Formats: sequence, C-alpha cells, structure tokens
Amino acid sequence: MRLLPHPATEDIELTEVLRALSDPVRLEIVVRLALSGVMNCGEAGDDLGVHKSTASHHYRTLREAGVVITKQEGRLKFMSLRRDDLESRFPGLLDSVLSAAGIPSPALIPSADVPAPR
Amino acid sequence: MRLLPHPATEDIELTEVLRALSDPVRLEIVVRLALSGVMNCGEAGDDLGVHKSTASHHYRTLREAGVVITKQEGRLKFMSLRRDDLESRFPGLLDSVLSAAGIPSPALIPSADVPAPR
DNA sequence: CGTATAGTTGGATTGTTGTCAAACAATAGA
DNA sequence: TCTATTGTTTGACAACAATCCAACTATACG
Repeated sequence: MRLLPHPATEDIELTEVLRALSDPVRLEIVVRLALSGVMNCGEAGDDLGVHKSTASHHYRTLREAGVVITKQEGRLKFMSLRRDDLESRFPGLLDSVLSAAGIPSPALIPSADVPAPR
Repeated sequence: MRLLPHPATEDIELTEVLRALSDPVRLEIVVRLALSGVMNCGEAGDDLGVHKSTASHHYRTLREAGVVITKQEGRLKFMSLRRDDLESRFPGLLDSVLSAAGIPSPALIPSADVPAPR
C-alpha cells in the first residue's frame, strides 16, 4: 500500500485550499468524499460529466492543495478528505464550506484518513 | 451617493466566493476590510504591490462575487465586506476564512455595509 | 504470458486570469 | 473653467487552467 506525495499539514496554504475548492467539479468530488468517507477514483469521478483524465487532474489538484490524501491498494486508489489536518490548520473552514455546499450537517462522517482495508 | 451593481444575496455562488478569496491579493484586501470596516479603494490597495488598475480589477472581482459592496461618495468609492449577507447565505464561511487568514478573532468589527457619512 | 482494469501522463486546444501601461471618466476644489 | 485626485476601462501579453483524446503504466486475474 503506497501513500502518494502530499503536503505536510503545516505546508497547506489557505489560498490553495480555497482555489482547489472553487471549481464546481472539485467541490462535487469533495462533497462526495465528505458523504462517503473514502472513495476510489472511479467512484468519485462517476457521472461527473468530465473525462476520466480530467477527473484525474482534479484529484491531483485536490491532493497537492492538501485537501485529500490518496493511498494506493492494488490497482485502486483510495481518496479521503484530510479532515483532521484541515481542521487543525484552518479550524471550521472545511465544515463551513461543506455546509454551504449543501451537506446537511458537517462532520457526520468520521475522519477517515486511512481507507478501510480491503 | 451611488451604489455599484452587485449580486443579490441569494445569487451569491459558493464557488465564486471561494475563487474570489483564493487570490492572495484579494484575500489581503478582504483582511484589511475586515479589520477596518470600510475603506476607500486607495486605502485598500495601498502597498499591495500591484498596479492600481490591477487592484481595481480585483475590487470588481470581489464585488461581482458578492464579497464586497461598493458605494460612491464624491470621488471616493467605499468598500465594505458583505458580512451579514455572506453570513446568512454561507454561515460561518467568512469568519473561518478570516480566522485562517490570521485575523485574531472573527467578527471583531461590526458589520458596516453602509459607509460612515462624510 | 496475455488481457482486462484503474488511473496517470502528455499533447493540443480553448478559454480564463493576473498584470501593467496608457488612456479615460467623474468629481472636487481653486 | 482648469486642474488635481480617484478610480475604471481598454489593450496587450504571458501564465495558468479545464478539457478531451490517445498513449502509457501498473496491477490483478486467467
């Protein structure tokens, strides 16, 4: 199981997080992750209306901004929100964005930085 | 005194607000407004390190995204954050961004959608 | 080993954005 | 009315971003 490169918590930049969240496609991915906890890229990108390579580009943007973490298991890559990291770096930010994006109540889904074992 | 065109509260889009806040120059302008309540464009753009026309472009972006409101009095234009509007549309969002941007405690400055009379 | 699956990468295209400089508009005050 | 002040608009330009398609990599499974 490999962990893809991503910024350390203290290196997450506010403007980069906001920029990552400011794209409708990426915001939708983030909403799905918030609702599901963990998703592989195929699930996360399903019915997004964009080519899979475009979705892959968005995964990378989210990862490099520090919004998601990605772990590979077999031929699947599991993504999850870096809820705890974001909360410690920018308290309340992710929850308010998720709430604004229409998620009923924030933090319904427990932090799941580690994907469930296969 | 004229009010420049800006979106109605219910037309403010989350992704546009996030995009407006995702530029370091614009975020700095927003931080200054949060600390000062009301500023004219000259004050807001002072020492930003960009040309005044660039700053003017950023004012427009912030206004069209629904983040600030601008009112003209004489030859000055006064900008202020749309705190109440943003709070009602996206509760907690602006405060968490301002807090993340290093403002000591959010909501220290009372909402000031209307510039102080000259 | 061959094939299917899952996702990434590179190229091409199209459109957007941040920036400056110069010209412009509007207002206040002399 | 002339001039200084305040900010906007326009044009130009380079950098970036979103997208698709095709080719590629890596893993799992027959």
